[in-house]
Order: sequence, then C-alpha cells, then structure tokens
Amino acid sequence: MKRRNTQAQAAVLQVLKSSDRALSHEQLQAELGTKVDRATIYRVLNRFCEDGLVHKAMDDDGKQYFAYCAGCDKPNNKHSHNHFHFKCRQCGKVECLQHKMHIPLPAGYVVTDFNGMISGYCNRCAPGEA
Amino acid sequence: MKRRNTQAQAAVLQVLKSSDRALSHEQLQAELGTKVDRATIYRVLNRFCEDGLVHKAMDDDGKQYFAYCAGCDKPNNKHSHNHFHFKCRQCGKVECLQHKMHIPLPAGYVVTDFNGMISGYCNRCAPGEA
DNA sequence: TTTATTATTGCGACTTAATCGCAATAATAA
DNA sequence: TTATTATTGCGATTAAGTCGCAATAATAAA
Ligand SMILES: [Mn+2]
Ligand SMILES: [Mn+2]
Ligand SMILES: [Zn+2]
Ligand SMILES: [Zn+2]
Repeated sequence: MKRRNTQAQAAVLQVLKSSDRALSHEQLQAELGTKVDRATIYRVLNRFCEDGLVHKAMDDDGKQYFAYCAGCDKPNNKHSHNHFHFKCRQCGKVECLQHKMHIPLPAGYVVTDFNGMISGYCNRCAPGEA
Repeated sequence: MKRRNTQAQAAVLQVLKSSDRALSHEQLQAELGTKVDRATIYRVLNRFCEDGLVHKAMDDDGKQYFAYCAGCDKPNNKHSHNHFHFKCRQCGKVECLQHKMHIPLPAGYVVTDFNGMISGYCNRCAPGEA
C-alpha cells in the first residue's frame, strides 16, 4: 500500500503541525470544518500514527489526542514515544512533556508502545494561584 | 453519602483481590456471571476508585482495567498510583509494574491523576522465545 | 422488633468515540 | 489518455461506559 498525497492528509497534518498541543478528533474537526469528513480524519490520523509521523495519547476518559512528532526520541534511529502527556482538567489542554521515560521491565518482556498521561491543573488553572 | 456493605460490592472486591492482574469489566462480568448486573459492576468499580480501594488503568484502545490496591505508594499517608501497567498484546494480561514513577512537571503544574500503560509482549509471549 | 430512610441495584435506554462497508473520487503510474 | 487502486464521503454499526428510574435491601431510628 503506497501512500498518496491528498488534500485531506495535507489539511490534517497542517493543523497538527501548527498546534502547540495534542488535539482531539473533535478539535481537529472544528479546525477543518466541512473540508474533511469525520471518518476520513480518523483514518488519516491512524495512518499518520502507523507511519510514525504523529503519535496518539489516551486520556483518563478513553479519548484520544494526537500530536505531530517533533521532540520524539530516536534510539538507534527508531522512532519512540516514551514521554508523558499532561491534560489540564480545567482548560482541557493536552501537552507533550519533555522528560523521556525509561521503565524497567521484568526479564523477557518486550515493549512495543507507551502511553503516559498525567491529569491535573496547568500553571494557569492551578487552584490557589489567586 | 455513607457507604453500605452489599453483596455486589463484596463479590466484585473478592474477584479483584484474588486476581494477580488488572481486570476489565468484561473479565469481571465473566467471573461474576449473572450474580451482579453490568451497570452495577461499573458503578461499584467507580466507587472503589473514588475510595482509593482500587485503581484504574486505560489501555491503548481506551478500555479500562481495574486492580485492587496492594503495592501502591502512600507519600505522607496519601494514596498514589504512580506506577505503570503492562499489557501483553498476545495473551491480553494486564499487570501492575513495581517501579514507581516521578515525572518532573513545569512550574505551577499540579497532578491529580496518573495513567501509565506499556504495551508489548510478556515473557511467555515474546516472539523469538522459540 | 418494627418501621423509616436512603444507598444501592437491576433493567433498559442512551451517549460518545471510533470503526466499517461500499460506492464514488482522485492520486499516481502506465 | 487511460488504467489502477489508495483514499474519501456517507451512513450504518460497534463498543464501552453512563444514566434515569422504579424496586430492593442495608442501616438507622423508633
Ligand atoms: Mn512522536
Ligand atoms: Mn493503587
Ligand atoms: Zn489549564
Ligand atoms: Zn503475554
């Protein structure tokens, strides 16, 4: 299956690239308007994930967020998403955290994917920040 | 709202306590049979989570798994779930990993929840383990 | 013990997020 | 140009979890 350069993909990628945070399908749809179909957005995002162009993060509620791969680790030239994401319970922002993780696994275990999400309040929304 | 001791809760808790892994709603229902209703299981689990008796972990597919709180951290006597979970793509097992995490956050950020899930292959299922 | 209070349950309907089938469209190759 | 097929649009469908509400049962009060 060779990939083609399409309008829909370009549009989705452009939105992701110019965002400083991870976006939900909902948010992407809002940006794209009627230009791209709902199901298409999902399919495009999944393809981007397969290709390692974008990564996905699940929140506590089982909703997925997508971010363009910018600061991702590449140990021996293999793309890896070993960083956490932070979701603010107040403003809803989801952002990639810088810190790279390494989790010690039991012997014989093999990692294929990593999903880390921390929920809480960002600096703007933190309570007691009168 | 004061809690009551009910059949349903006792049954669910017993299954969770006697399991060495985190269980999905589906798996719990299978264990419990017709003894406890579907919606009740969900409600019981949510109550257990609120009470800090049990913790929840999301997998890549947005499906939740529940584990009885055994080896959880308690910094200054406050329950905290700062450990990862491992889900085997082959056998489906979800287990709590021992290692406790501490993620450095930007200044002013406040954590309320933590969800970490690693996917891959367990020692039994790892490919190339002929 | 009996009665009252209300947390909890069972059941079906509902919501939300995401996927799927399939015919139509449009990138790319021939 | 024409052919090939990856991709799209659209509606239907799935899957996981929640909700409303009347019935039930755990606890407290009498
Ligand atoms: Mn990445
Ligand atoms: Mn715990
Ligand atoms: Zn915020
Ligand atoms: Zn396994």
